[in-house]
Amino acid sequence: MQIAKNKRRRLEIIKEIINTQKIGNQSDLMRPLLNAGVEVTQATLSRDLKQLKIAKVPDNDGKYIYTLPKEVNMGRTQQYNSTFDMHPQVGLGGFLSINFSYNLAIIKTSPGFAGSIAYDIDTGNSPEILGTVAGDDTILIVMGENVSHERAYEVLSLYIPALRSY
Amino acid sequence: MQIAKNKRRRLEIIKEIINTQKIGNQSDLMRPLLNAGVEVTQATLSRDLKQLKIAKVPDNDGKYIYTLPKEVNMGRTQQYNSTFDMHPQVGLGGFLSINFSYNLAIIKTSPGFAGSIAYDIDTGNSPEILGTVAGDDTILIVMGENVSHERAYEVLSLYIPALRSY
DNA sequence: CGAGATTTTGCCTACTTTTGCATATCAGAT
DNA sequence: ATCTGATATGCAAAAGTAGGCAAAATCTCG
Repeated sequence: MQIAKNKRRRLEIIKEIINTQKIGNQSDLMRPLLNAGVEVTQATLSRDLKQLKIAKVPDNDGKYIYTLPKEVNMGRTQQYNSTFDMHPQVGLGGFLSINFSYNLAIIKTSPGFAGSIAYDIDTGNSPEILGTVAGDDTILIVMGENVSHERAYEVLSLYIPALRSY
Repeated sequence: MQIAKNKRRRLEIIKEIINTQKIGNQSDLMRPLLNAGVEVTQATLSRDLKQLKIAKVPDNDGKYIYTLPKEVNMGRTQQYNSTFDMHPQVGLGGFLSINFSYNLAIIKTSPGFAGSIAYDIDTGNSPEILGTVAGDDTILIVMGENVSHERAYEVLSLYIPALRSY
């Protein structure tokens, strides 16, 4: 794996610019970048914006502006298998295991813990998580259609400390 | 002020489509509209999307999809179109939001309302709805295999008045 | 109803964004 | 250092979107 540090830097600058100025098209993005000492073509910017999930949204004054998604780069994406288990451990806040199946995830907890964990997940209001249904020691989690298992894992780890140790 | 009722109707249908299907460009939006008996050109759609403030955002599988701004959104979960307004509101019968994921729907309600809404849905015996599981503030709805999100929305709106206003 | 004002729409075209392809660059292994 | 597989990038073409303009539809008010 190689990450061109130029690209990393460029992406950071792009986020900065998008955050602080009203940019309506990709050509207009080239100038601020030039001022920052970065020279790339519009085609590259198209790919950058796609990677950063920067959206073009209609503005209130009849124009368009690019805007950042709500949560960018909250964590590094890691490779996990579609399903995997963690072994029972103490001190994990009741969490026992998590498995994914398509747009569903099942979390197993120690008896009685499901509700509180589900509550934490629910109140987080992460858009990736449509909702949960909890029993006594099992939580069913329904995820959005475009949410990868990796992404779901990232989000869930916000609410389940035990997941962060992996 | 005059508003062509055709346009108003079209905008409603567009919101519905954007909410329930993955639309990646304006031409692809023309077909579902045709099915709904609405025939317009791409140029008009461009103007419609601008008016509705529908944004084109990069999605998780390397493509682009249009999504509604969060103020209006009630459907597919996406970065710019997370969940519908979560503030408790009067007159909505406890209903807060609805999201679809494949053959499932998750309805969020004010605490304590899930059961009664789920009861209404269950007793309706709509064939499109296989069944529901309700907690305190969340309802999981399992839909039949060939039921579109659009159709499910229609059916659910029979039991949830709040859905009719959209 | 009818004239004039306003809005909506299609057509056409310019503008913007995305993508295929070839090349260059990079990180790691030999 | 050199090779190798994996990014990253530019270029040019394709795909997609937006805006001017005029015609059609709709509305307002007498």
